[in-house]
Amino acid sequence: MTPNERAAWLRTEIERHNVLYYVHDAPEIGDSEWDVMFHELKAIEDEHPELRTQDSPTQRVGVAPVSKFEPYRHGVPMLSLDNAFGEDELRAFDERIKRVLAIDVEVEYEAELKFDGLSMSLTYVDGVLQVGATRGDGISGEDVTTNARTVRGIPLRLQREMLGKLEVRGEVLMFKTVFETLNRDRVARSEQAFVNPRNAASGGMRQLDSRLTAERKLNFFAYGLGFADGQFREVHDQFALMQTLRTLGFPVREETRVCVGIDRLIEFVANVQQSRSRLPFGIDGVVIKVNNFDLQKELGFTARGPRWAVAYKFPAEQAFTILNGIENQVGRTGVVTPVAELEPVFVGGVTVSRATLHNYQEVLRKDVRVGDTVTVQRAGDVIPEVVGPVLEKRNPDSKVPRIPSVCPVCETPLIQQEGMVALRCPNSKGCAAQIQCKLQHFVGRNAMDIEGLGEKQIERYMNLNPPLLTDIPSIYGLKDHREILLSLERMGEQSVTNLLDAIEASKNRPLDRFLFGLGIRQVGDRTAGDLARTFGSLDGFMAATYDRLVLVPDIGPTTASEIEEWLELEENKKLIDALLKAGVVPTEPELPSGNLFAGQTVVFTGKLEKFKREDAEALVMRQGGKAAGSVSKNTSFVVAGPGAGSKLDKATQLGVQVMTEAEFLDMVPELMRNVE
DNA sequence: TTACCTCGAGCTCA
DNA sequence: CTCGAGGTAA
Repeated sequence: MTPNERAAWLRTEIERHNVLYYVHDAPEIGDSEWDVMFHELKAIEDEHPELRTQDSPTQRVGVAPVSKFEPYRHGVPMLSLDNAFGEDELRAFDERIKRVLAIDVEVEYEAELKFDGLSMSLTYVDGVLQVGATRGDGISGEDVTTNARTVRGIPLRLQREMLGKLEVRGEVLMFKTVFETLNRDRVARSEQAFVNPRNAASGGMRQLDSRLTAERKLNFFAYGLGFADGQFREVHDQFALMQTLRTLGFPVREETRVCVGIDRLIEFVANVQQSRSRLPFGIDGVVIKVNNFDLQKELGFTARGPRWAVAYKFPAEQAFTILNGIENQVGRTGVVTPVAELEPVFVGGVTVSRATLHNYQEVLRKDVRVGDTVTVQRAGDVIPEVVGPVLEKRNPDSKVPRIPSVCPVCETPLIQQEGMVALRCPNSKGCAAQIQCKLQHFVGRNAMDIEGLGEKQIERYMNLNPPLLTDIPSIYGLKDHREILLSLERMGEQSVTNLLDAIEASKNRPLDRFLFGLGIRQVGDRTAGDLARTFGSLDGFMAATYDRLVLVPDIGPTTASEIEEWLELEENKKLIDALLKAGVVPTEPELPSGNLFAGQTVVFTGKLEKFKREDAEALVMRQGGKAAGSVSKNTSFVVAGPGAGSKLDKATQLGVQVMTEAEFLDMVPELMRNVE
């Protein structure tokens, strides 16, 4: 046997034993025998580095660090599921399914554990793990392949021949026992312990050095399919898919069940909930999917996610703590928000010390008083909530919180608009809190993106005597105060230069970012983009009238009048003048250079050969068209490349014209294809 | 909202 | 070594 053959044999054999261990929980050999094989393989690879492969088990201990993670665009978006709390919402889900399918028989559901970890997309090409990526915003995540290779249970090579591309999805998580040992070790080395297994797992996947990821001993369970090159034609339901994934070498939990009808489903959910603490890892609910793929297809998707699945979340964990006080926070628009200051309490895996009380109507409705023992919970999402007071523990002398009559920061009398619950500080120009929020928004990442001007620095510069920052234009005056900046703590030559450079660089941000940065009410980054495209220039925008504004697609009467109001205010005109005087010249958006696609909405799906998708979309927009993300009846046509998935199905279903990339290119004269 | 990782740069002490 | 900022995840 040549070293090459021997190495290949060892690799297959080691992976087979890994699968027996991690997938089937039925090892055939002991740890020491496994070690012997592993070390022999390692020795061969060390001696003949050219024999080392990416799917070799030796890669599981990690490789040299990468410098950063590359963005990874998902071929099929990783959507999120709707949540359901309690039996009622589960029944409502079932009703909706039956209604949409127009059937009266019991639906077959597949129910699986909802792991408390982080989701991963694993792409295999010809059976070998090619890419492991995080979910990100669902459209694109990060390529963490080297880290993924160290996760036990993620097969580096599939157990069966499988030609073509395959994307499997699942969850990376840390077992409770691993978490405890890891923390014991960390404490022994006087390192900071992790707060919960989820964070330890999530942090592990964020390591640039995959050897450190390997030390976290992470696990993986598969739960679904992103994309398959047609390899799964024989598989017609989710449960069968899970079994097939298992035969391919993916760990799949045994708890997965098929439940016929909502009553069986609710029984199962209750069982899982009851026994969840006995599981070796954390879960936060049960994922329920309509089992049959044909029915799934029929149900389709909403804008948010699949209509055929729901995430049942366990009731939020609750804890008792003391309400130490109520802070009144003043936001960018002057709205005063009461925030509960809580005695820190560990609930739902984190320490909660603050929670919004939204408004005083809520405070009164809940009848919480300072000094009360209150119930706090962290519901399915991430926002902690004060549920209410524990009345038995109330001090009889406690007083109902007083609704502030003046701004806690600038002491201007607060106003309450007709029909609104919110209290507002009307001193938009002089209130330090509002100014600080406006500054933060203006320099923020989606606006002018001035690096080095964070919350702390803004606060610091505003509180100097005399203040360096007083309003938005004063940002551009910082360069005249180099000495003062240098005299501040932790501001050396380099920091000051970097800050001033970043401020200079922000002067030519695109118009849409600039408009967003102004913080006009109702104008988020989307609307700012619409405005920039419609009016083309700052002057154009400043001259906009209500009548013109309501004509902008996606801008309604409310937004239009907010913008009109903003434009009419003298102080805002002065603000723009001051910024222009300071040298701010927003870059005007590229106007459509043609009208080839005027009025058309184009959707790209699948992989494009000659174009990057963004470039193709930019081309459509330059030619006066709109590039949309999803197919609807308003779509003019769909350009489908290889690997097109649900969007293609949707297009066929709606009878929308579909063309190939080549056909699309034929529509575009050579000259117009150039991408600047 | 909280927790984690990474980076650049300033600060501190040898 | 420590801090602040920036990014990401749920």
